[in-house]
Amino acid sequence: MPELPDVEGFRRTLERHAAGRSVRGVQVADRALLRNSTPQALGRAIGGRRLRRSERHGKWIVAPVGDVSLLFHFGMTGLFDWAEPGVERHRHDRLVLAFSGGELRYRNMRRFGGVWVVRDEGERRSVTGPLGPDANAVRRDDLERLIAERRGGVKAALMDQRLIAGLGNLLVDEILWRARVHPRADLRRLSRAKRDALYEALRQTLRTSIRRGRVPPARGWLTGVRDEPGARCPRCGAGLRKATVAGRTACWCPRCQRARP
DNA sequence: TTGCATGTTCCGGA
DNA sequence: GTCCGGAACATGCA
Repeated sequence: MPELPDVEGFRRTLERHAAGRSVRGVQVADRALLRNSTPQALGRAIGGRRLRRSERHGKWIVAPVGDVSLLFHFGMTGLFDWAEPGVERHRHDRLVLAFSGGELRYRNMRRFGGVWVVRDEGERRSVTGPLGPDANAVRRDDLERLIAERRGGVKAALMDQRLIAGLGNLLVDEILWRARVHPRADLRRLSRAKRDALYEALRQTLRTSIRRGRVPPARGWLTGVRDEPGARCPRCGAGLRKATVAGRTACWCPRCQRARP
């Protein structure tokens, strides 16, 4: 699930239940997901220390505890689950942090992503790599500048975390569909009107998705129909098209989104 | 059994 | 140097 809206939901789970509380125990069920540390070192670093306010940048969560920060990435199948003591664990819970009153469980079926321990901003950067501004903090003039400095296809650009952090496959398709821009459209040939539409679609799509904690598969959304066989455009009824663009399955409406390179 | 999945990284080639 | 497509990573499901 995890794109920016999902990860923001995970961050809220962390804040609501665990922020300000002390770590009472650490259990590592899958050492491979603890990417740059060991269960012993993690326990020494955060055991008994208080979890402070966490931040999200793109699809990353940064959780400061004691003298270190935990970095969480959720890959394609990760999530946070808060559970009361004694509630049976899920088979894909890879890391569990126990607090008073409950446990934070880092679950991840496919084992992409993971958990890192970093001591400072430099280490954090070396783990996440260079990230553009968070997609939810991008302003109209930021987008204008980012587009001006980049060439190539619009979908590849929006998916690039170095340019804008947080957008994934579903979000980008949704944004392009709303803005009526073809996923392969050449960035340098996007009109001012299309760039405006892109920004508006970005804002609206993110606003609603963050509120819902996911890209909602709702009526009137591309995400609501894209996986149905014979899916049709919720706006005009044309049959939706699918193809690989920028390495991912893109879904678009051939009637609404015409701008071809 | 095969193909596909909401993510990232690495490689070769244009 | 940029950008793109493809493969790899790991696991489950239709």
